[in-house]
Amino acid sequence: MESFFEKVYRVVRTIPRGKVATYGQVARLVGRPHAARMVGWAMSASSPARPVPWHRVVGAGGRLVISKAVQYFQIQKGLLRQEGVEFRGDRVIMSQFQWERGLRKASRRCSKKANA
DNA sequence: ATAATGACGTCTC
DNA sequence: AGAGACGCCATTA
Repeated sequence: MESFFEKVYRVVRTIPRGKVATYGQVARLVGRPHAARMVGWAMSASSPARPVPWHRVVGAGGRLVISKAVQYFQIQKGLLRQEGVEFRGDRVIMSQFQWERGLRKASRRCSKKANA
C-alpha cells in the first residue's frame, strides 16, 4: 500500500519547474486537506536519496516556512530563483508562480470559533 | 493503544 | 506587520 509519504512525494514530483505549491495545496491533492503539516514533515523526511523537488513547496502566501536561521532557507530560495521563481522580500510572488493545479475555491473553515 | 512530534494554516491581539 | 494560540493528522516511540 502506498504510504502517505509516497503520495506526497508523487504529487510534489509533478510540480513543474519554475512553479511552487503550498503545503496545503499538496495536502489537498493527496486527499488530506488538513494534513499540510504532514506534507512538510514528508519533505523533511525526504532524503537526498529521494528525488523530490522539496524546494518547490512553500508555506501559505509564498512564505518559506523553514527558519531563516537554517541554511535550508537560503538553499531553497536559491534553488527557486535558479528556476526563475521571483521573490518579493522573503516571499514567493504567488500571483505569478503558484502552481495552478490544486487551486480551488478553498473551503476555508478550520475556524474553531465557527461553531460558536 | 496513548502520548508526543512537526518544513502548516488561519484567527486574534 | 509580527507573534501567539489552537486545530488537524500521519508517523514514531
